Amino acid sequence: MILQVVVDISHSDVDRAFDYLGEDVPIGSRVSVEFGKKRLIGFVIGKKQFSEFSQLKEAIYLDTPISSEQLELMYFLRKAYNLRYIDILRLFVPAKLRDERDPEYTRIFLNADPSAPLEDLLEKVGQRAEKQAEALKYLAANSGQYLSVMNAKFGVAAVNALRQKGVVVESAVHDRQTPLNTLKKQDKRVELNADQRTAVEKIVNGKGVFLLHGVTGSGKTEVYECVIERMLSLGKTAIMLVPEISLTPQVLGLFRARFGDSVAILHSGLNASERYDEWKRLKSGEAKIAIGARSAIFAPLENIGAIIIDEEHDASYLSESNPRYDTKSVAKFRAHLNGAALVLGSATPDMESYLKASEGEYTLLTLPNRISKYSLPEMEVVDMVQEFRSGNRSMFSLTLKEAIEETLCRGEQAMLFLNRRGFASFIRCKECGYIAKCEDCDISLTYHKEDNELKCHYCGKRYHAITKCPNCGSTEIRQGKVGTERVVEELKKLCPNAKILRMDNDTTQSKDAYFKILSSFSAHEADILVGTQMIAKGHDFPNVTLVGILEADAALYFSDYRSSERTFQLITQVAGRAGRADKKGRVILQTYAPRHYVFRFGRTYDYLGFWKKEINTRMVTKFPPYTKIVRMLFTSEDEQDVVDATKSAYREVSELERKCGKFVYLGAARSPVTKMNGLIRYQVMMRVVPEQYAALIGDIYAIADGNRPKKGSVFVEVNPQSLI
DNA sequence: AGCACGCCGACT
DNA sequence: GTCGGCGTGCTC
Repeated sequence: MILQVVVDISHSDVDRAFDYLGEDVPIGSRVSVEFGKKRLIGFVIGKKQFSEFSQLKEAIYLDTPISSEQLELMYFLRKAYNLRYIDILRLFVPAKLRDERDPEYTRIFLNADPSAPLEDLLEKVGQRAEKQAEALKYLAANSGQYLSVMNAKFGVAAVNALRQKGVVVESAVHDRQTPLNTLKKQDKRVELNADQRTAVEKIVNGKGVFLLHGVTGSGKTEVYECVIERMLSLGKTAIMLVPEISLTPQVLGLFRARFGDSVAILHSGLNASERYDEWKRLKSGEAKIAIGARSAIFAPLENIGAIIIDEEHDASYLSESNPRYDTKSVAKFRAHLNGAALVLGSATPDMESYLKASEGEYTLLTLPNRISKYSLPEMEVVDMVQEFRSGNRSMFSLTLKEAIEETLCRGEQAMLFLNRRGFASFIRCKECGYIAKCEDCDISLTYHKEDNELKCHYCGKRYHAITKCPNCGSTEIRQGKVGTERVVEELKKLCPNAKILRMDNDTTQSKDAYFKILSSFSAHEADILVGTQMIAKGHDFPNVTLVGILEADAALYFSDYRSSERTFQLITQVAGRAGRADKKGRVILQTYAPRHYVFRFGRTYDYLGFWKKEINTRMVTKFPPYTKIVRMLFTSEDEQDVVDATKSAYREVSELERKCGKFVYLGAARSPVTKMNGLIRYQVMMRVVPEQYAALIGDIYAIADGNRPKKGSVFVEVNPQSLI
């Protein structure tokens, strides 16, 4: 039998099937093959009787980790996102299966040979080998130890010598690596309210896509749990996706408590063994629910009854690197293949999702009321222009200052949000206007006072801080917009006795820092938490009664069609942090544009009002969801190289436009960020109406692939999250 | 991705 | 004279 094998190399030159001789194994099997001079893992994606190649090598069968449904999914992803076979296949299997070694047996356990007395073994080791004798005695005394532990304790050389002398026995041990297995199933009963019950019934008895629109605290999670429970009782399985950032022990614990070992958890914090174990539990049918971030949509489940996407508007569902895909459309495809219900849940649905719900393509389910008797916190919008005019030049308005003091006096906690890290967003010479910029990127450097460094927020490169202008020598240096570091510094002056924590990319670099800061704040070891985007997502701090949003309009100044939507989502989300339990919350929102419709609707949590206004703007200005923005981005170290590729691609796209009818817009230019990581960036931008999109996207991908810069690369993005 | 084969600068 | 630079080309 000829097996058509995709090898485990992610490169367009080998993005096809190679013929190998082999047994008649199922499609989706994993094999070991010799490719060129190297031995590699490969995946069988097809079989045939004859090959046009005469000198075929042999493929050795390992196992069959990929289902036929996943192979269908592979072809869908390949077509929709122009992905390589192997990049898709890698999404389906845990990293352990990309290694030829047996994934089951990862740890070797050593023990002193029990068939001979210790004295004999020691004699065999010899008098001179002290370290070896010591190690051997340790093994005998402790009835064995893991090889890795022994290596660390006594050194690789000594341990290997023992193994060679045949005085130890080796066995392979496989530990169960299920994360959070300390969390046990509890009997938990929740009474659903009428809205929740209606939602559950409609989902369980219905078909297609459901948009579950519910304000913060309206009990969406209980609906999800109930739907999953009903699916399990029908003998089906379920996938639940959450934004990576909300994969906290609390959230996972909630599901563990309800479903016990039926839940498998897939997230980036797991190590290879844990990941493999969870994958295997799903594959074998032992676990029936997969919970995880976006890549969990590829979980090896069969007979899926429901796919749930929580916080469906979240940007993390759009993969913006290597295998670029949109989780929602993958979910739609998988739900369709399985005849499963797809539930999209959010307090602030994506513009497109709500449009589809309003047009009847999705079933709209609404949870209008909060479960607890306490309403959402009241939002106060403070006009910072007025504040400035009346003489307050600080970053805190009087209202916010007073509110912070009151909150701390009551022994309660506050959160301050500013979506800009560092101390100052740029530094500029007052004399000559010099601005410090990154060598490799087209961006001004941010000053970080804590490390006394200038950092590039694109590539992470660090520079010495400067006290005088390298251009003209002046010491008159002005600092740009304030960041979280600066907020903490000012706050310390304002409330000298308050304990302040900061959470942003800089303070969460180490492994557990993220959870440490959150749990420390949760335990009231600090009074105020200052942070970026990171603190906006669903963490429950019952003692937080004040939330301050320092520059609520910061995002509005970006010329991005999504900026209003983002701002609305953000303030809704941040506001949800205040007053979760029995304490009334307060939200103070500082802005220079208090009359902007985002704040008019935002302050009363009027999603529908906002949506109507915003969707109308999108329609008039011909932006998504009424069009699709397609961007071809060309990068290369050599400017001429990128320019040539961009020009040639632009010509071909123009030709395509001439044949297929005009796009809404077409243009080629330097990318807004002209350089990143030392690579020059040019782009071809198009806006395509949805009716044309399906017919055109294949050609667009082909044009991009055919015009790769000689020394660089190109990729296509559809409705990218950012246009830098 | 690797690895091989193939044509031009600074060294024993 | 050669050792080696990394530019194309191929892998069933």
